[in-house]
Amino acid sequence: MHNTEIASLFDELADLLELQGANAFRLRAYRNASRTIGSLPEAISDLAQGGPKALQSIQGIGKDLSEKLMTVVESGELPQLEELREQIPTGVVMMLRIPGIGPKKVATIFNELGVTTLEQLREAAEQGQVARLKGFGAKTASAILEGLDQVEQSAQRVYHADARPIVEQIVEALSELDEVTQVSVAGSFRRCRETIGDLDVLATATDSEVVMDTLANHPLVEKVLARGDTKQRVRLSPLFDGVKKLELDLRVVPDESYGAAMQYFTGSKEHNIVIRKRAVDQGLKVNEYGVYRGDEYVAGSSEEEVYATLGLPFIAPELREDRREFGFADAGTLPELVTVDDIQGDLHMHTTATDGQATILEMVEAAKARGLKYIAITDHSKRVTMANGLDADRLRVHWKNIDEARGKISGIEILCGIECDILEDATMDLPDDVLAEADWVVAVLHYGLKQPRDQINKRLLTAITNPNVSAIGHPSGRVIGKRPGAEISFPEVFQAAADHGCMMEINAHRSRLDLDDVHAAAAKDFGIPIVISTDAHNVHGFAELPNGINQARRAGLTADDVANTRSVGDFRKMIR
DNA sequence: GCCGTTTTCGGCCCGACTGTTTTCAGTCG
Repeated sequence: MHNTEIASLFDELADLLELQGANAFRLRAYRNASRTIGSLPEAISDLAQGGPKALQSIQGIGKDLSEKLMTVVESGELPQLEELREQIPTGVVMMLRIPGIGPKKVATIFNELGVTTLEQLREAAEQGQVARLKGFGAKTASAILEGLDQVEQSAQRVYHADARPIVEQIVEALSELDEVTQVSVAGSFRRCRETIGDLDVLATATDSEVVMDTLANHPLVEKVLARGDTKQRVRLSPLFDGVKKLELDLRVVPDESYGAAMQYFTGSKEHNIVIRKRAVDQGLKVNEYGVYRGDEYVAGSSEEEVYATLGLPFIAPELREDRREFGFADAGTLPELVTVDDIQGDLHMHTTATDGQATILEMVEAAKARGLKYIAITDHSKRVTMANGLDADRLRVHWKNIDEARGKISGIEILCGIECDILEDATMDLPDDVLAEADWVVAVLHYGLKQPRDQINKRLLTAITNPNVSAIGHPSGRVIGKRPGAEISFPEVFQAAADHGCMMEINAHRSRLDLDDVHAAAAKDFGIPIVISTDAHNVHGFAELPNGINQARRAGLTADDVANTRSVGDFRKMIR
């Protein structure tokens, strides 16, 4: 069973226990464990080979949870969860997803009304049964009805790249106000998560009413959900179809609290829990208004100040997940993160020869216009028939065309590349003698992603041990929201890649983003050179680079960890 | 349920807003 599946079992367990009114700290233990397991590069099923003791080496996994994990790995089931599922129908758990309704109210609805599905809940609310419950009322009932409409939507998140233009418009509108002195985005957007659940915007202003009114009347705002003196929550209309309606929180804070508020609302929640705990240990208190010693304000106007007061260096927002940042900070080894401007070459792109929409020359011109010093043209190999993949003969003609393009353009180097499939039977889609002629070979999995891990492992090792292969592209074949992709075999595959000098790619395409940040961090630890490439299919595709940079930064990668920050000469030397 | 240079018990982060309340519980981030 995959780590993500195990993690979701624990999450479900926490939900069910919460509906039963379990101790809040017990729930936190389950949810922490879920989070930790979900972001572990090594498979729990592998770790479990070492028994419960080995599992207890994981932070937040104690005696009880390690035994539950053993049970899950060995039997694929969790008896306690099965029992709870019998007692609490799935429809009741789904009610937790309704905005404004939490475990207490859901439990009341279930226990008092015997309602077990969302449909029944809608009926009960429409017929006034819900409003008559103790602690409920007309407003709660109508909030439930409205919330029910959103439940399906609220499950999905929005790509960072799709949220960007929306939040930029809002921030721009607010920053134009004379009353506003500072405004910026916080939350998961600032931490550059690959997907965003909602948006947090922070402002300091001479008149908060004007800021609130401006937001409320902004054309992108569909509805004001809540409004107080310092906080307003709104629902935004989507910029284009198919994208979820985002909710946005605006906080207006005093100048002296701006840094504390930025720190607070950037999160993550887990990072902040550690921050506030460290503050308590030092006799301080941290909240969104500042750092306090007793009632005395000590710091808070800038984030740097807040961190410094706690004896910490500034921690980049991308690292604030309570993963390894505090260890780095304490050791004075916080990495200087790679930036978009560091990237000199793009090693993954397509042309009209296969499924791209621009010609070789158009792609080269576009890459040059974006300041790239070198690129590799990597069209598909023949297995990808739906993309008109290239066989050996067509590929050689294609490379000849690339060679001609070299003569027509200066100031940028072009590598003759290929995105070669690793076939289901663990052979390469093109013969070795062809691959040997390429400047750059990125080997990928497109098919057979549901094969057993051993076979996926074998396929990846085929490519890694092939000296003609330069890099593994989007290693797990993951497409966010569509299919989970193959499980990366860790640490065998990583060790092999390190041993053989095979690079690994962070694919900046917004729906792909392999390696994810956790595995990219692991790859760094193994010393595997990373390339960040856009997988551009047209001249606009290069603009996706920031998505890949975001993941690299979240993984703690420096320019040195990323191979294509080097000059073309130095980069070529790294290709085996 | 986890954790521990105050270690086997007693802690576990903090505040805003809403709705239903006569002073606060629930929800959210």
